[in-house]
Amino acid sequence: MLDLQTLRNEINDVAAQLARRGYVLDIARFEQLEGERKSVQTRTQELQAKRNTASKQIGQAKAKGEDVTFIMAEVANLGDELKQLETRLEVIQQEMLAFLSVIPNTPHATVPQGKSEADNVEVRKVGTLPKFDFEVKDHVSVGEAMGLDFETATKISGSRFSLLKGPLARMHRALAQFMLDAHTDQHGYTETYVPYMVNAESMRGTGQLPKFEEDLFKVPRHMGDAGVENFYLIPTAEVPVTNMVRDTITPLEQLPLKYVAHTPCFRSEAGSYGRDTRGMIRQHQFEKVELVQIVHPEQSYAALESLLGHAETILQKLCLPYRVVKLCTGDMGFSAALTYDIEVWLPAQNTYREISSCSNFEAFQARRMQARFRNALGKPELAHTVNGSGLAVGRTLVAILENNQQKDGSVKVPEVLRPYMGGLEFIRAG
RNA sequence: GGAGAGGUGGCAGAGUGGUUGAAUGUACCUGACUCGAAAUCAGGCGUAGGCGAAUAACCUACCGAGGGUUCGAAUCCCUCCCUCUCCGCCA
Repeated sequence: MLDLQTLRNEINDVAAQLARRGYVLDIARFEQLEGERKSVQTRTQELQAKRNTASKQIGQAKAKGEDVTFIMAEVANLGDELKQLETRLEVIQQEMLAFLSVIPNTPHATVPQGKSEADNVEVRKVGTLPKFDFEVKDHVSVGEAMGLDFETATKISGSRFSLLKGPLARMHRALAQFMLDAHTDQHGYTETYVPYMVNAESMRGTGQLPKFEEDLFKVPRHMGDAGVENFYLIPTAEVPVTNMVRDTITPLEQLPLKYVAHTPCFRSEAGSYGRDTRGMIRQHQFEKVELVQIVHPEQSYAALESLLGHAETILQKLCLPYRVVKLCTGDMGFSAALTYDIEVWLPAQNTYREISSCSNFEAFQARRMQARFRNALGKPELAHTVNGSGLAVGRTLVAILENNQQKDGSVKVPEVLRPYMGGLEFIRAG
């Protein structure tokens, strides 16, 4: 959520920044809401003050045993108008909140201008592309003989699910363990285990709601006479982990908070029909190791760079070639001010594919969540939130299957994973 | 699932429907005393919003959440949420 104060004072500037990412800010609507809010709120508070004063007088008069009918008569008519105004004010504030809730974050000044993925800017390429003296197969073909089974997954659940058996299932587990160990032992993150179902308030906090409900899986929960409240399956650990600090004031000396979590992620993938239907690139359920930092505003861009480095380290240790791109204004997510994607090389597709997305949200999420810290003056101030995948486990497995495939159909296990796999060097068919 | 007890400021903990945004203690900040510290004494110390140049004054809201009664609610009524204790069930 953007700062209301900033919107009031610099609306044209904000509108210009939002226009960079193709969002048209409805200035007229904003000013209409603001104008009405101002008059209704002022009038409401006037009446409230009047009522409060009179009520105090009644109390005092009664204590002295004086007659109060005169004062009572004075306030008698206040009730109706006040009630109406309070209701109206509530409505206006709800409308303002709804208006603000669907405005995306303003992009950082250094974010390249662009409309789509095609306009993203490559920052660096790391690693050397593998050379094959045989016909390269994609991960589906490589994996099917060794336990990658989409048919059974489809029977059990449907499309966009996958099932792993034997050494592939173990490598999948090994990857998550390896990533967690690297981030906790070497990068200073605190491991967390978090709920996979969260309430609507948490989804609001990180920006998934109210605008992207159709991307989420919703689980109804019956609350007796109070109706139905929904749980949502998390689309990323970013949601529960970041919301750890919702409505809290963190002491300055505890910043930065650095958390890592390994969780399943659930995405409805509504609107992506026909995209990446083959293989385990785009799934309703996948695993991800997520890095989250809650930082001092002055540190957030440095934190983003370091977090990006932590994610890159994983690919380097796995000897997977990748590149880092800076997303353009048109490709960035709703809540982000600046995003780097890490894209891993997939030889069968002859291209780089996203395996991590690292963003600085500045105060956008923190404002929604009221995630604050106590600054040097002792006053509460909004923190900045930074997060990124470190990495998406399923896609990492895909990358290993494709990059490490051998002429004989086997797959070489990256050295760093072998300790997690009983020393296994090759996964073979059968 | 059954029975009971609770949710009040950073923490602890009062609060007969009326000068209660809230006693008191503690923590913290400032000052006095002291060579310095401790102890003691005095003062200060919540958040959000409005108005505004203002981190000033003033006004409004906030005692788990949401409704209701009332001129007036932390206090009374209703619904829900959460926490704790005991019993039952359970990985």
